[in-house]
Amino acid sequence: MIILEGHRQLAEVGFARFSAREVAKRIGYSIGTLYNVFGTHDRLILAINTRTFELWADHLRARLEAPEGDRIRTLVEGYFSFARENPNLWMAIYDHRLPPGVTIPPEDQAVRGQLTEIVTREVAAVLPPPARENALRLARSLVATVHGHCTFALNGTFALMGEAEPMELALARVRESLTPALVS
Amino acid sequence: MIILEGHRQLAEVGFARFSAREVAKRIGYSIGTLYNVFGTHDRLILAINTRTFELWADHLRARLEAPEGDRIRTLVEGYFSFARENPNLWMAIYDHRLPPGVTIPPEDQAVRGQLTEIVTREVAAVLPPPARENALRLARSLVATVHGHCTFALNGTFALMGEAEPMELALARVRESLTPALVS
DNA sequence: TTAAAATAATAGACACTGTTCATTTTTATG
DNA sequence: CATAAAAATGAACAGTGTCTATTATTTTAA
Repeated sequence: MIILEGHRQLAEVGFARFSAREVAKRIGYSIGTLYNVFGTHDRLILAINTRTFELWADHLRARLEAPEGDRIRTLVEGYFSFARENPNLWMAIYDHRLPPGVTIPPEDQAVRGQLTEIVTREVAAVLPPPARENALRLARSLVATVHGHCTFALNGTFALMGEAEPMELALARVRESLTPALVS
Repeated sequence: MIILEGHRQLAEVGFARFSAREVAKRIGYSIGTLYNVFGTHDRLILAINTRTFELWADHLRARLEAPEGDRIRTLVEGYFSFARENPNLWMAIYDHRLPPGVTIPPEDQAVRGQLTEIVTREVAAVLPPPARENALRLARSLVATVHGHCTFALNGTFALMGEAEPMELALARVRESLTPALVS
């Protein structure tokens, strides 16, 4: 419930203007209660962000279920569309740097890891068997590639450069990296 | 001078813990003076970040001057090494989202644009003449690709995935995207 | 040199933030 | 019931960005 309202709040005002106090006020709790539960601002945001990862994975899975041809395109489009539809939530994931010493709880890590798993599975499926051992590394790398394009699309860098179709650009790069693996 | 100390401060404590008041204190100014000059927290950080872009471009240029063979590798390595050597400054560039309505002053944009220019020049030099018209778009895309890898390298995503050599991964992707253009 | 105008610097006040903690309220249990 | 455990409170503290009227300083002109 705290996480739900926190999620709403974060989506609305963005990472920089997010306030735990405001969340408490909205759900009729006092600040103290919120801090009894989460202990710290960082851990609250961590929980909210993990929830975002969950929704993101759902978003991708839903799109992949529709038996349409190009699953790689679906993946890239799904990455972008989630970010575009939830810019503040998506950005908050990467805006949040936990202070040195604080680590992500294993259960959160598990949830977050699902996203990579989905991508890895699809990348492996597209590669010929001999190349599959590299699927994991390649998948990571492609996620990073798409992530970079998505970042620039959302933060205005691409707009500043005059780039109108970041998603297509990302897809082109992914395709290029997938075909050499097919040949070899 | 304010920018210099601000730069120092940002490098030391990072974007989240950066405080304009602290900067003022360190150089013996009062908060008021700082706000008379920069008007707002955002504009101060904007100025500091532009300075970081400048140093970053210098960093790349210095490396490219050494007449060593592989200029593309030099570029990717330069991108990574600057980020690695100045993590807080580098991250601050992307942590800072200016509130809606605020835009980057043209003079700042010009300074920041130099970085892309450097990359574009090198990418164009590597492509055969018929493909050069696409150099600009490809350069943007490759910057995004490297950026994504660098982000994951610095924020711990790659470490979490067990990836040990993000830079080599990025370089591989860049190479793959450069060779098709060579052939066609 | 002195008076006036322009520029630079000040610090108090305001509303807000995350965080702590002794206290109170509520709930569950014997 | 009474008591123990759990949950919720809100005042207090040290910060923050931002605004403002006020004061110092420097530059310019007479």
